[in-house]
Amino acid sequence: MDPHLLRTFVTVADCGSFSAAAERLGYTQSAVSQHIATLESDLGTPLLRRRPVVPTPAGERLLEHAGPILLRLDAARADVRRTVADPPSTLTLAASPLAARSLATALAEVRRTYPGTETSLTVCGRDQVVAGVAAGTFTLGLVDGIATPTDPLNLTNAVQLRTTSVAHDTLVVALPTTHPLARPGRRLSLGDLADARWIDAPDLAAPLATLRAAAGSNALRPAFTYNGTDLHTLLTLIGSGHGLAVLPRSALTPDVAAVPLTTPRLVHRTELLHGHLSDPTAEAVATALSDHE
Amino acid sequence: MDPHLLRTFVTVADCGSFSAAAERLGYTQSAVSQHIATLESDLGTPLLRRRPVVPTPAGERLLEHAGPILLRLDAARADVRRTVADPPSTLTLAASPLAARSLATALAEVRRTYPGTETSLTVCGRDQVVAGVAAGTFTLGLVDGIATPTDPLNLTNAVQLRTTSVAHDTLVVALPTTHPLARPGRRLSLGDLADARWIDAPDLAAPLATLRAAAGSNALRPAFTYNGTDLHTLLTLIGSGHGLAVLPRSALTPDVAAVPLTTPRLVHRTELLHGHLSDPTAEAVATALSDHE
DNA sequence: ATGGCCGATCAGAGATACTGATACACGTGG
DNA sequence: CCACGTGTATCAGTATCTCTGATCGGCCAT
Repeated sequence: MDPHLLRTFVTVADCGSFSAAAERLGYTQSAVSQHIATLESDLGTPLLRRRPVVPTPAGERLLEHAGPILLRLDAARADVRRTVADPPSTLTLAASPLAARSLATALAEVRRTYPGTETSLTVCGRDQVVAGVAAGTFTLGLVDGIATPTDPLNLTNAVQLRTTSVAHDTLVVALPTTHPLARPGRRLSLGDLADARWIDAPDLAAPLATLRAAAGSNALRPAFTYNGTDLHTLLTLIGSGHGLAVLPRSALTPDVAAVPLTTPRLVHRTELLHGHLSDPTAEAVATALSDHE
Repeated sequence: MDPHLLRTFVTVADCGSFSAAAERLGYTQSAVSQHIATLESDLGTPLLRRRPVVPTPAGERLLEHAGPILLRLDAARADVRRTVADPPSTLTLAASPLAARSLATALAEVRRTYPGTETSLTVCGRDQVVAGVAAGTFTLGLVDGIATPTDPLNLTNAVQLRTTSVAHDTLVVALPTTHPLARPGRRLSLGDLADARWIDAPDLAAPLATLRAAAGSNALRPAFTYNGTDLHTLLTLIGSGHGLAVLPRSALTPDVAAVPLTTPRLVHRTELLHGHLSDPTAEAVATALSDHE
């Protein structure tokens, strides 16, 4: 199970095509076909059904493992490189959209201590933050998400990365101000909202899939899916009645109503992610953020 | 970073010798030397200091990743095989010593439902249980350990394995009955015991390293190390005054005294580990165990 | 029916990964 | 301090592997 073969397999499964995967990987279609054949004969079972190209059950099992394995290999390489290379001159940060907001004050503090620091901040999806920090593309990452009050975030791929909790906030249901449930003092449980019109904004707010898992319910169907990272757009959508979403209280503006979410008991949490820190500047940011709790 | 190279690297680091690793792996010394050279030139840094053979800091980083990566590769292979192969006729179980005790009643129940089931039980160290279940050597594993009351066990290598809590018990300090602290109604915190004579039995009782981490203390030095899995021997050692150890209450016999451990707040927990279960018998054991909570 | 698309297969060239032999370096014991 | 022995590095050669490019064959859409 050569990592090259795994990478090819993942790419083929992702593309749904041998030829497309070949192009993306810079191989010939022939090579890709041989890669998959090698894997299949090694494991003794078909991994993909052809035409159309779909993973078999065995292929699905392998896919579950292949991604994390490849990520971990990158993380290993990055970790080794970090112990050798001298610390980078620019501080490379990544954050998921709602986590980025915790950064400004902490960064200001660091700027005072290390005035010459060049900084780069990338806002992207949670998985990309985790993958990027693991692979060494980013020095530090900030990821937000929901969790039970006592548990840390469940960052499946974050093995071998250090995490520190940097902030938490209560979760609220964001509603149009005119919504009948938007009365002051009102509290809600997810059960009350099983049949509501939901906006699923998985890169920005609490993903509906996560809420379903936490509620143990199979309801909560999205009426509207927002694939974007812009908070203002989401709030506008909510405000104009396209649906509701679960957000940390501090993310809301006055033009949408916030009703605290009581059950299941969940909080919004922001965590700092990093590998081994040899860079004093990065370490300063890390401690500045942790202290700000 | 071919897995073969990683395996060689791990073996060399473990043996402390190229030639010994070569023999263990069935290669020539020349091949091993070339493997390491390839890895080092790929990563652009020395990984081992030679003569004596010791990992460099970069090598240590890589070692931290290499083991889990290789384990995960095995787990992937095992997971794929499981979806293809028909369920094994004998139920292969593994358990850490103190976890094995939860098995008997559950197994009896299964024997009633599936009378023809052949069973094999291996008792071994916690890590070996986790590795064996991941690699598919065992169908089910039971691991015990200590954790805070709300958290699950911290099974670092158990990625992609399902875990279910099957039992918990209060932790007590086991002392000779004649010990001055062994008064009825007495309660203890780890801080009180910083300077006590400890028996470290990492494969059997709560490892001192774990207790140190939980207490946040650097005290707790072992006066006696017991590398073994036999509970009776450990209790005898404790009873005859060689030192004390932290154990689940239910493990003790009347010839040693038990004083509840109050701080840090920890419990003894037993968890069931398994991959994807296709085997109905294994599933029966799994549910029988979970229900027994 | 037929053309286009896509995956499988095949043969051959280049790269790789071993072995066995040998050179070299370090730590040790005299 | 030198010589020896143990243990790693290097080298050359061969067997194997892994690509490419060409070709075949099957399925679907027109």
